[in-house]
Amino acid sequence: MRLVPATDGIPAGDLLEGLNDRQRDAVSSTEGPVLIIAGAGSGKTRVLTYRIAYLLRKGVHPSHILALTFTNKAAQEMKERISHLVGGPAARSMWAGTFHSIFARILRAHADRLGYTNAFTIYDSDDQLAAIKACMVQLGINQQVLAPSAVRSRISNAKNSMQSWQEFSRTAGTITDKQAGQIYQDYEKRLSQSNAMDFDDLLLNMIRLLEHHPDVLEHYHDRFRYLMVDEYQDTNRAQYRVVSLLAKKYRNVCVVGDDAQSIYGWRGAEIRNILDFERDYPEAKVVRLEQNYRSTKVILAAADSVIRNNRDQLKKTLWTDNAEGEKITVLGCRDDREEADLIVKTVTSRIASSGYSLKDVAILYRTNAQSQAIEEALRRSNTPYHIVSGVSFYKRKEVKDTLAYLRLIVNPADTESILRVINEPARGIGQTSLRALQEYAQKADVPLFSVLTNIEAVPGIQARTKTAVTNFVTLITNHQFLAQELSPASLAQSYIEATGLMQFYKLQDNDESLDRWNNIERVISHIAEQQELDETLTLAGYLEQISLMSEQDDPKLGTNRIAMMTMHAAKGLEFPLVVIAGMEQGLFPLGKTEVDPKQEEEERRLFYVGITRAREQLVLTYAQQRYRFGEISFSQPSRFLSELDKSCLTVSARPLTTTAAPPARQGYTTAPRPAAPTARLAGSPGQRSAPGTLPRAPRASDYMQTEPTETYSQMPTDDAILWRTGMRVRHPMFGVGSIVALSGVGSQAKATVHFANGQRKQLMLAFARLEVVS
DNA sequence: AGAGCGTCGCTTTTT
DNA sequence: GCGACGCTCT
Repeated sequence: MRLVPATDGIPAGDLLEGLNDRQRDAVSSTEGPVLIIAGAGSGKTRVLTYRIAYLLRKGVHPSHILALTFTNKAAQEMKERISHLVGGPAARSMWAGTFHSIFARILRAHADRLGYTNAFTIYDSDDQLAAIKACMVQLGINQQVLAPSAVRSRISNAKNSMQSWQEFSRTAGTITDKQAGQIYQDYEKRLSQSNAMDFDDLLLNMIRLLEHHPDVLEHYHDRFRYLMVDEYQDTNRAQYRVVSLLAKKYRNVCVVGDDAQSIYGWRGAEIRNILDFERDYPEAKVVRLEQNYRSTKVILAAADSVIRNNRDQLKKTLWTDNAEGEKITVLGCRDDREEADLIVKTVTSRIASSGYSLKDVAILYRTNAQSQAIEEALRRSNTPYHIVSGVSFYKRKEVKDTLAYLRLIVNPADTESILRVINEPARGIGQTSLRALQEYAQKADVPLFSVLTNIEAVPGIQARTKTAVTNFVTLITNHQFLAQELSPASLAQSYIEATGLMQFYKLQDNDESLDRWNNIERVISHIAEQQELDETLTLAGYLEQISLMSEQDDPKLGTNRIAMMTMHAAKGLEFPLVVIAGMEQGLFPLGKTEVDPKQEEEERRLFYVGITRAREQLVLTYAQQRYRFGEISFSQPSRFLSELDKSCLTVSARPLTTTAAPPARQGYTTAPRPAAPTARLAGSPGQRSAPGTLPRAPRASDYMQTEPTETYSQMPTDDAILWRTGMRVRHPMFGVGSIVALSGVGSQAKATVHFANGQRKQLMLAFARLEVVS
C-alpha cells in the first residue's frame, strides 16, 4: 500500500498525507519524549521512517539524528526507505544502525580514554566461552561441576544489568557464586589484556565513556539531538542507560515498541523499560498505533485470544479494516516426517489454489533443528526454498580459524585468536608449551603475544618449539607490515596462503577438506567483494562488520522461494501464507515452562509474533512423535493451540495421507495410527481443511512462472548457469578471464580459468563467485 | 606432539 | 545425530 509518492522535493506537510490520525501524530511530534506503542502490523516502520524524513524536511541536519535498531536488517531497511523519501545523500549522512555497531564505532574513536587501542577486537560468544574455559583452567575449577556456558550466561546477565565483578562477588552467597565471581574477575582481566571487548562490553564501555568523560558526553549531546529507538521492548538495562545518557540534554527521544512482542528476555531485555518510559519522562507524549494493516480479522482475533492469557501486558486493542479471511488450519501428524510432507503438500496446493507464489510463503519453527525434516521434504518435492539462518557459515571451524588469523594482524594482543590458530595447522606447539607460555604471561602480567615475541626469555621451552613460535610470530608481523601497502583482499590472500591452512586442507584431498578449503576461499572472495563495494574498507573494518553481523545480507532477497526461519528471525517480516510447525508441549513452548510462568509468557509472546506474521492464511502443525537428540520422543499438542479462539480454527486431526505414504524411516514402524488426541481443540476433529479463496487483487507474482526443478539450500549454489569452455568470466578477486577447462559434476564441478593477469586457477563453481561477462 | 577412539551433552532464541 | 572434548596409545 503505497500512500505517498516517494519522490524528492515534496514539502514536509505532504509527508503526513495518507497516514491515519495516530500515525500522523507520531510523525509530527518531533520535540520532546515520545512513546509509540505500535501493535503488530500497525505501520511502525513507516512511521519511524516518515518521522525521520519529516525531521529532515523541517531542516534538521541528518547528522543530528541517531536511530538505533536491534538488527542490521532493520537498520538497513530504514536507511533504504529514508533514502527513497528524502534522497540518498541525506540518508547516508545520518547515523542509523544497531546498538552494537553504532557503539563500536563511537568506542573506536575514543578507545584510548578507556584503556583500549582503536584496534580492539570484538569477541563473539564462542570467544567468550574459550576465555572463560581458560580462566577456569587457571583457577583450577572443575568444568564438570560448573558448566562454562552457565558461567558465560551469568557473566552476561551481570553485565546486562551493569553489575561489575566487584558487585557480583560482594553479593555472592554460595560457593558456586563466589567461583563465578572469581571467573568474572579473571575474565575481565583477560579481555582487557587482549585488547578485546565482548558484545556486552560494547554497551558497558559506552556507559563508562559517557559517564566518566563529560567532554565526550557533551560532544554527543550536541551531535545527536534527535534519538530514535526501535524495538524498545527488547532493550536491556545497559542499553536503556545509554539512551537516557544521550537524551539527557535535549530530551528528544522517541522510542517505539510493542510489549506483546518482547521475545528477548532470555538475553536480558527488560519489558520494564517500555513500561517505565512514562515514569522516566513524565512529559512524554504517548501514541498508540492500533490499526492493523497487515492481517485478516481471523488472524488478529486468533493472536488476541492467545496473548490475552498473559498477565503482564499493556492493554491495547488491535483492529483492522481488512477482510474476515479464512480460518486457521491446525494439522495433527504422526511424526516429524509426516508433518514435513504435509506442510509441503499443503503449501503447494495452496500456491495452486490461491495464486500465491513461493516467496509468499514462510515456514516458521521454534528451533533451528526443526528445519532439517522440512528441508528434506522440500528437496524431495523439488520445491525451491531458502533458510534464513546466516550465522552457520561463520561458525565453521576453518572459517573461524581464517578470521582468527586475520584478527591477529589487526590486534596481535588477541589471546583467544592466538590460542585458536597457533597450532592450526600443526606446527609442533603443543599443549604443554602453551600452558607454560600462558602461565609465564600471567605471572609477568603481559599479553601472551609479547611473551611469544620474546620467547628466548621463557625458561623450560624446547628449542624446536621456540623456532616454531618465532616462525609464527614472524608470519604475523611480516603481514602486519604488508598490510600498509596491500589491499585487504590481497593481504588476506597471501597471508592465509602463508599460514599453511589452505595447503593443509588441500593436501588431505577428500570431500570434506575440499569443502573447508573452499570456505576459506569464500572468505577471501567475500573480502574482495566488500572491498569493491567500499574502496575505503580496511581489514579492521571488515572484521568488525563480520563480528556484528547476523542474518543481514540476504542474497536470496527477491528470488522466488519459500522462506524458512525461526520465529525470532521472522520478527518484522510478513507473508501472505505462514506455517508454524512443531506446535507441541516441550517444543513450543520450549522446555519445562510449566515451572516458570514468566518463561511461558515469553513463549506465548513468541507465538503471538509468529501468528501476526501472516497476512491471509495461517497453518499450524504438530506431531505426536518426533526425532529429538537422535531419538524418538513423544509429545502432546501445545497448550497454545487450546488457547486459540475456537471460532478461528479448522482442525484436521488425522492427516490426509492420500498419496502413497513415504517409506518408513529406519528404527520405527508405521503401525496404524491411533486417533489423535485433539478432541479438546475444536468441534470438528477429522474434518478436512478446505482452503477457500480470499478475494484479493492480482499481483505481479501471480503471473510469474515458477519452475520448481532445482533444489536450493542456504549454500550459494547459484541458479544454474550453463558453463562452457571459452566463456568469459569475472572473479571478484582475480578479475576477468576465460574458462579453459571444466571438470566434475554437480556441487563438485570445477572450472579452470585463465585470468587476464596471467594467473591460472581451478575454481569450484559452487563457491567461486564467478560472473559471466558478455 | 599428535592421532584415534570413546563419551557426553546438546539446540532455544542473537548482537 | 553430531560435534566438541578428553583420554589413551604411539
